[in-house]
Amino acid sequence: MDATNNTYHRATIDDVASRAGVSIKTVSRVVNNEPNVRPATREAVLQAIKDLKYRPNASARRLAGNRSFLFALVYDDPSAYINATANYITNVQGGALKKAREAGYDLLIHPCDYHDPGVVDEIRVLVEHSRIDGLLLTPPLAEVKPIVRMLRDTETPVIRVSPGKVRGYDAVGTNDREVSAEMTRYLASLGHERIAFIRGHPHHRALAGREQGYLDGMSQSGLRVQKSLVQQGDNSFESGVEVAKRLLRMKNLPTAVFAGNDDMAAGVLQVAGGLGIKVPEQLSVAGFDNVPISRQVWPTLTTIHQPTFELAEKATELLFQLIRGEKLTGRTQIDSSLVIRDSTAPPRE
Amino acid sequence: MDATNNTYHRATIDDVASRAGVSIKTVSRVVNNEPNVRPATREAVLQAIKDLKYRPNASARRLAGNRSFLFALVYDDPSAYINATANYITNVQGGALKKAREAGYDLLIHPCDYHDPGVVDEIRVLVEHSRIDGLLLTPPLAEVKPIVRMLRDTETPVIRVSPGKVRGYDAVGTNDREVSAEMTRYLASLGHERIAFIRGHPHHRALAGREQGYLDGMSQSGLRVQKSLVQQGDNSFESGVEVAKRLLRMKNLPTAVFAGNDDMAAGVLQVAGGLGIKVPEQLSVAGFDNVPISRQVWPTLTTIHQPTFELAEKATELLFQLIRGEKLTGRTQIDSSLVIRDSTAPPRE
DNA sequence: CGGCAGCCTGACAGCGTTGTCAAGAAACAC
DNA sequence: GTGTTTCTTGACAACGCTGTCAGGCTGCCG
Repeated sequence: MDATNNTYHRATIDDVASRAGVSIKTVSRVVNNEPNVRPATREAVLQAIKDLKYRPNASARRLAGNRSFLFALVYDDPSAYINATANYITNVQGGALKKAREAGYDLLIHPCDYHDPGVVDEIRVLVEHSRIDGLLLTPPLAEVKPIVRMLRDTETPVIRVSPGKVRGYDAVGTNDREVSAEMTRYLASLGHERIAFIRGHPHHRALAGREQGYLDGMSQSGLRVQKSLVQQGDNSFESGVEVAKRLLRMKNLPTAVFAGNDDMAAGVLQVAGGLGIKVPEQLSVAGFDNVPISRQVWPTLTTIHQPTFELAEKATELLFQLIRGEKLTGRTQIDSSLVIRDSTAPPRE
Repeated sequence: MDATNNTYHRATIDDVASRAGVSIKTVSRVVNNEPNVRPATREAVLQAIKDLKYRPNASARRLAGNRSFLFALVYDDPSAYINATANYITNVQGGALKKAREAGYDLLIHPCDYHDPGVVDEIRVLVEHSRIDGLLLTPPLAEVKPIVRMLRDTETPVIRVSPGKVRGYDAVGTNDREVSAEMTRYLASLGHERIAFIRGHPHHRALAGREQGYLDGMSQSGLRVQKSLVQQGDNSFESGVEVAKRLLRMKNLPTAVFAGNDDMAAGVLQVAGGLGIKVPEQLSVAGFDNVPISRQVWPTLTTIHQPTFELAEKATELLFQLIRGEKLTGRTQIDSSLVIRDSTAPPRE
């Protein structure tokens, strides 16, 4: 229990009332924009609210009033009946939500922009204000040092859904490195020797593991890695396009491209299409993630399936253990597996 | 305020206590799995809980205890900095969440399976148990009669994010019909005469409007609709594949296909690729929605952009009006627009 | 059989807010 | 100036639960 017990004291309506020299009811009136408050009084209360950074406690409001300050977004989730149709975050939400409901918990979703330097404060406010029992952090946020450090200071239970290790933090991850090696060996076993790799965004640790796996797989297959065949992308489709343009105009073309994720692989497919390079006859392409797009491009993409929903379920279970104050068994791993489709074949010769 | 005031009375801990003949504290112990309760007592309490369908009030627990029964899922939302990267529901969440935060509200997300007959009760429990001020309903749930009827009975403020009209219900929608007509006229203006249309799932009213728009556009362009060129899909990529296989094996091929959504259009692209039919030289393909996949296939897809995020923002604003008891100005419309890319061109002859 | 420790149980005081109601102050009517 | 309405304000009781603490009951030991 005491893990959530940080020293931060949040101002209550009483604090505001005594500072403004009025009763709590008057503060309540101001906060709720009710009529019949003298402008001068209102002003004083607003100033006190500002000074104390007061924000009303949602639970108390819900309990006392007949408003809940809560509304629902109800939507059909096709992943319930169509296999792997949703994207990463929808799956993670689904897994977390399922476990949360089982445990009588509610889930607060909090999308944010990890480029924004204000994101640390944003999350601090979330933790301190919403009285959260714990949180789940996904990549790339799970690798942003200042965020992780701030959460350590506030002693918030955190599970990082990420393969990157941070001292003192628990995480669930996938066997990205091992399965990437497997994919690389698979390509080599088809007869490919000039196998290119497209790196992901350096902030995404998962993708670093994928690169390591590529290197492992190459050496396990007795192949030499050519520096020019390992190129930097940033996870986006567009970066896949950029890299592919460079790769597919080299004198000595690669016969296979293994991209750090499906989006970049789709970019390669698009460039190949534009240049009239036939996939898989002239070029094999493999991705990673098994997102819906991998089945919807032509040819369909050989990739690696990430059990994202299960990953989130596991992460949520661990978070509950942490909240209950139980010891965790260290890092937990969920295994991914190859999905062979039409974009890979033996090289033509 | 009284719109949320339905007659349903939720059992409290006091009800359970008096039914089980114990004090509320003992009920609390049982609910929280605390030790030192005699098995017989525990049993009796559990029975009372079951009988009364008691579920603890989350707000009260949060207020009284030091647990919040709440955890956050914090994730990076690329739609904050990458244009149109997320899918429909992620965008809707983003728009709703933005407005919710501004108004001091929390958002409960509730994915469900609209095929499930239990979904009506599921949503009823949500409304009654979570003391929700209102809700946002997205397609296809927004068109499920029993759900809409149940919500009317419980007098819950509802905004339907859907073009389909239901008497007595407010909705925001898009100009699906008009913009579909525009797309059809665009294809006709390129010189196409045999323009096929792939219908969406009949439960999705938006897609019905799209079909109407197609019919409008054909007649506005002075073209006759051939029944065999209008085929039924179900919104999925796979159904696009199925329909395309039928369409592209006809003796008298269409020169253009307008699909009710991008997923189905991507299916057409895949089949065309497999059959060696060149897009757009031999076949023009157009979709609807401007989902990420439309930019990531080859050739890139001509489609219609849906401002989903803004749609959700608007819907949320309307919901707040409804919650405050204000009159709504009727149906609100957000306009979509054509996005011309590489998959459409004049027919070759 | 007395004493003591441990197990059960319940009374009661919060938690931070809003709703109700009453009272005092101000404004207005005559 | 008096009576009446309208504003403005605050005291206080909920809301439904958990934490604290005290007390009764049980069983065990000497």
